[in-house]
Amino acid sequence: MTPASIRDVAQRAGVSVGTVSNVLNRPGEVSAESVQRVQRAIEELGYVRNDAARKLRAGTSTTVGFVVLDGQNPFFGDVVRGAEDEASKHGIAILYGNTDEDVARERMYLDLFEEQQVRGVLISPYSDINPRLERLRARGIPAVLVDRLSGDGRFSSVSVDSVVGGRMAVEHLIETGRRRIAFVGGPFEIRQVTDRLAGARVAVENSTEPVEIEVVATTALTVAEGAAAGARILSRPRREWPDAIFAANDLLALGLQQALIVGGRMLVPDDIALIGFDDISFASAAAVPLSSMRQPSAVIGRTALRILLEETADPELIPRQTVFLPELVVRRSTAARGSSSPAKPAAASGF
Amino acid sequence: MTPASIRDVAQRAGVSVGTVSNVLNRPGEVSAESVQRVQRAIEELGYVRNDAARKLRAGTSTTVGFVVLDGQNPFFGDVVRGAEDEASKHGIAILYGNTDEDVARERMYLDLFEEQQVRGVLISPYSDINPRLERLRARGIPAVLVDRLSGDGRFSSVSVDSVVGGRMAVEHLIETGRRRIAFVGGPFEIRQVTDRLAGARVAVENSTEPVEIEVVATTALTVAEGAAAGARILSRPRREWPDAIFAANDLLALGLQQALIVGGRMLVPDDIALIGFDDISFASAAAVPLSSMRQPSAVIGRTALRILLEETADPELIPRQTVFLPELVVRRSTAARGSSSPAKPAAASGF
DNA sequence: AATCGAGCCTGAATCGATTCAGAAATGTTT
DNA sequence: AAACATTTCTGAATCGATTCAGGCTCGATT
Repeated sequence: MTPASIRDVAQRAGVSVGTVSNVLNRPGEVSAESVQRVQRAIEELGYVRNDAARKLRAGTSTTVGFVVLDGQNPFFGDVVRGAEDEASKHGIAILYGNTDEDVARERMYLDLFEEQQVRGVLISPYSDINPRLERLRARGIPAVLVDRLSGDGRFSSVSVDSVVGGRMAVEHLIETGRRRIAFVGGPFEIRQVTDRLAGARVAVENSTEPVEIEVVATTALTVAEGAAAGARILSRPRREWPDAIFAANDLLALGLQQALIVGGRMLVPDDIALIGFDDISFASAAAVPLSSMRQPSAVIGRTALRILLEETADPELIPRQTVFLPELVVRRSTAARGSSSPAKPAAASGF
Repeated sequence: MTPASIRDVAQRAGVSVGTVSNVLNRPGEVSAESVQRVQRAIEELGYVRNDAARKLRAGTSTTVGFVVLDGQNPFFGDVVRGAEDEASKHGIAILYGNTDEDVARERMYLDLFEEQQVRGVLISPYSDINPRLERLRARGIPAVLVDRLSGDGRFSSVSVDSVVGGRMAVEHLIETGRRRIAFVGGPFEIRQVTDRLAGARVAVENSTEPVEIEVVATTALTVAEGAAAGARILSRPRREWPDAIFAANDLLALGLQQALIVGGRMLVPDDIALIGFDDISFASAAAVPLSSMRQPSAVIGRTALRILLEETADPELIPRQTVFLPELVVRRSTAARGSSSPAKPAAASGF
């Protein structure tokens, strides 16, 4: 009644447990005949390897932990997906943990992963956890930071250059004729936010045109905050509206787009151009498809996992920081004035 | 250099390994003094329980597997989150697997979970996997179906009544004065799609008003398919447009909304009302916030996990089908004509 | 004083796969 | 035919936590 063990398989196949183990792990060193007999016995008994015993003796695990900052944000969903895709190729499963920016949960998951002796940890850190990660490393569990640089370069990381991204976004706005730009984002404790703003400022300063930039601060990178910021902007006299908005991420941008409908008329892009950051899948699904700075999220996940596996194979590897460049994705939300729709607004209003 | 084991702790605390184990698992049976000394030793050595050894001997696991159908759909993200929240309360972690509607991957993850001897499995099944789940059960690993009923009632399940949901959605459309309704959805192999349509038909038949319903078929429940369906509808002569659309899920509805902009003018809700299903977080974030049939996704996940834990505690429990009722969430996309915006379109176009 | 029970502790046996030193079988060389 | 190399196989030892039969101590009971 109890599930078959390797010993049962050995008995049935008429070989020793050592041979069965070899068939499972290095079939090349076993005679073809034995392989056959063992495999048949496995079939007949419905034998399944006991991973706990394997892990205990061999010390290797087939699990990788992934601690994610904000499970709500589709961006992280895409990153996990990329990592998972790569992992499944290696027969590795992902232990998933969502911290929701909560230090206690972050710690809880790292404890859990340590008990589980995972093969490695991917993490988009919230608090400063380098000491915790050092301890894991001392136990032979490497870690790769996702979407954040390692402060002191003691861990590998995979991320995107937010400064360059911010610059590219605003350069695009300027090139398409916009001159009064608002940066919507916050809180500024988040590194990515300040980096994107810094990049935006660089673009403005480098421009030969007379471009102004203002900052509209938000308290979180959410749709609701975006909508609130949009309402604040619209409440000003019309002449003081910006003619373009760069939002620190797509969630904010979607909220802004929602706020920028006046009397059934969509201000984007004719009156106000709008660009976000991340290029989550809902960016293209927006009423006015959203221009955005694409982060290669699946690639980030895949790369992070690959680096992690390399580091488990060779713990002496020097940590390396992998930085991707974001890619400008132009959609209708930053179309030049008047070109956005086949018919002109005036005509459309004739219904 | 190797991590401390329970033996090291015992030695340092001057007790036997049995006592250390007791401190860890039934502290009540150990004298207060021993508890203290052991805990100190644990601190000093930085001892962490080896889960593999524990699992091997005791047979209990602290991991639950969750196989998800479509990782892209935020609905499943929310369900996982709910399950994870509940799991973390019990010190349980979630092994996450995304099948992307691929039979091979589905099987791979179930194999992996079996090797890992997870405590139980949550699954939104794609293919017919009851035999596979039976086998897991024979090994002491229970399973709970998520978002699907168990065909033969041999497994517990947690889902939402799609027929009722479809009926409620269309009743709402009729009550707000719509008479020519289009159901957009497909493929019809997906049980939820046919159920929602069936519910819609019931609403139409029960109505005292002269209501018509037509079906616009899609090949997938995605934003792109929604947009395509919208384009097809708009390509007809204006007089043949429906005055309301019920989309089989929110992704389709968002695609439809995107297609329903003509010349910068949003047809929703004045010309065409629009309602979706699931109430994913982006439904409220849409340019015109989307009415939808809310599935209590986090509650679904939480409930499924709770049932799973109950079944691990008592394997003799009779499987039970838990069905939630969806909730109508009314937003602007189904507002009555002319009431949708403070200013009238004509006035707005006067800019 | 002998017996008993409660409370607490000990340490060997155990879970199942892997590993590895050594044995057995087979082939090759001198 | 002996010596040696190669290939293949064997089975006891091992990983670390848990379990449990039995031991010890000390106060209570007879």
